[in-house]
Amino acid sequence: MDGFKYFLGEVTRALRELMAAGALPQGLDLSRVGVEPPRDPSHGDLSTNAAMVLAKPAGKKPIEIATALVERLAQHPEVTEAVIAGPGFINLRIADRFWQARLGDILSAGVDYGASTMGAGEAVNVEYVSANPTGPLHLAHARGAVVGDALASLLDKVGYKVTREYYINDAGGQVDVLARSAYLRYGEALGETIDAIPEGLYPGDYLKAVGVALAARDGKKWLGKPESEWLAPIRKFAIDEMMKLIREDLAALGIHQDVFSSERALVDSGGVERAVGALQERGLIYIGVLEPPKGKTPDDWEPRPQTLFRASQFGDDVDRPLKKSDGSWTYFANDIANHYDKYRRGFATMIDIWGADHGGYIKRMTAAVTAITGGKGALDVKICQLVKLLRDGQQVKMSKRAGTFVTLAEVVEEVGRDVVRFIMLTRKNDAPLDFDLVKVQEQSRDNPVFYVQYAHARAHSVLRHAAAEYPGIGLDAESLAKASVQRLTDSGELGLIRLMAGWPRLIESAAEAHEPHRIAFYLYDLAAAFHGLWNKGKDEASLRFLMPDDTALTAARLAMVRAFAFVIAAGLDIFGVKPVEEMR
RNA sequence: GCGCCCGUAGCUCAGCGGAUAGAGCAACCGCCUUCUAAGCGGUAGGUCGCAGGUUCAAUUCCUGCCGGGCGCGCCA
Repeated sequence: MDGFKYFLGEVTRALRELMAAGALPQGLDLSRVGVEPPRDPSHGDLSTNAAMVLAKPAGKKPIEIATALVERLAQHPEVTEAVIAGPGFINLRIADRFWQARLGDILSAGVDYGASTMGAGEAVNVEYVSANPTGPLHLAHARGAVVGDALASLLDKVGYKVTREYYINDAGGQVDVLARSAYLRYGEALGETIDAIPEGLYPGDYLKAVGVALAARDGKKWLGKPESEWLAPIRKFAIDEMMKLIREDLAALGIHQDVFSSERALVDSGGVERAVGALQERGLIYIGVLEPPKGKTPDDWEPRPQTLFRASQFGDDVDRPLKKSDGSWTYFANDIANHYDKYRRGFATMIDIWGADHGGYIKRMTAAVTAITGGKGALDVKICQLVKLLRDGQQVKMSKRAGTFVTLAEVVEEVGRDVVRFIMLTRKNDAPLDFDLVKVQEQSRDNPVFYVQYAHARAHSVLRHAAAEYPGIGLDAESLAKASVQRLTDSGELGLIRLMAGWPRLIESAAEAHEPHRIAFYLYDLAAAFHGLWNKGKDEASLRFLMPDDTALTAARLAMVRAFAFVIAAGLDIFGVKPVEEMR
């Protein structure tokens, strides 16, 4: 049970009763009524804004409504105190037994605790990474990868039917460059000498293997042939190799996407014509001339009539071109086709994870989705800011040219997949992130990965000790659920339990906001509460989890410890991080 | 020039329109030589960039400034 949701229901019920009794006008909109924990715990366990929110529509003073509401709520068997405070808040104190009973919920749900039906099985498409298939992933890609993957898990947890998608940009000029770079390495593999990689081609060593593999497959058949003959086949070969590489990088992070869609396949199958046609039918395409961008006119700017999409009707600043001067489609046109295709595959809700450098394209893309779906589809774009890589406080300079380019694989190799995943989620997606290769491996309180993992390991350590010292206590969740949890009365214990009771609420709000990072902060707070209890037990022996003379109390505390481990594990599970049971 | 993001304690950052704005680190003051496992407790530190507006209520929403980052037909 979500205790907060339960009491919101109780408050709503009381308000309906007041309406029925004529104390409040009929048909009030109760959607803005909320129940939440007060910021200051001394105000009670729960707080509702009902009286303040309803004062105006009901035409009554907040105090009047609050007084009537308090009278009803005070009768609830689990409410031990209901008082009016401040400008009209109603603060409720809830019986300890109500919170203690939540341990039973957690123990019976295990790591599924917090799962909900909020999404009602609605299909959601989360597209992330979608890097050009021209090389290995680097650290910036990792952030988008982790954020997208965690967000997908989060939405899955609250009942959406999630598809994880990678859109392969295999149709533009960059993959032609890849093909030419691979051709060069192919020649090299067959004994040709390369002095320097010509300007404009990819210099990376990772292409040497591609050249070797291509030579092994095709022998010398492309040597001395014109580009028009080898470009397409070598391009395909190189893209496939790059996607293998990228999938390996993603797998190293524990990321496995459901769908890899190809831009080229979409274009070849007429997807762009289909999408542009759909816009045309809605009268949203026209031929016109754009003004040059103010303050930054390109040198070769010339006013020219072009095919434009009426993006400005849907919140964008100007209308956007769909065709390049050579008559081919712009990337934007292709991307409209991509999103239209997703919509036609049954996704009304789409989420894209993009790098910060694409921020300028959000408006036009969301505009296009709204336009082409007639308002039935919606796109939410999450931008991932840059990751600054540090080593013990010193910035690691990255330059492709200087060969000091740090790949995702190298970072995973050095610090581990779980650390990368967790750290990437310790900041809001649109805030820059410092990633310090040394600090993330420190064993201290200011390293959140360690702190959270350690709490989980500590909980399991307690359970292991218990197994050795209290053979009479069943340590499985089912047995622990029968423990005398009413004996957990210390403020620290009840605080920890209340915090755990807030997990379902936290997870729903994080899912609603598409903000998985909130879970990281929650886990840190939860771990802090647990470590705090532990330390309290150091000073006061009566608060230790394992009480030699009191098996019943020990069982109750073990129930709490077990539940705690479940909640941490549930959170880490969404992050794709493996909870450790022992520190080494 | 325009658009988007950001501006909260010395530092790094939390904070679904709610009450006296929080955490970690650093600083200062104590405690712990012990056991359940990498220390613990406390103090201090703020005009939430500035100015308006909406609201019963604004750090939160809107507008305008200031400061920082990113982007700005024919790259993807």
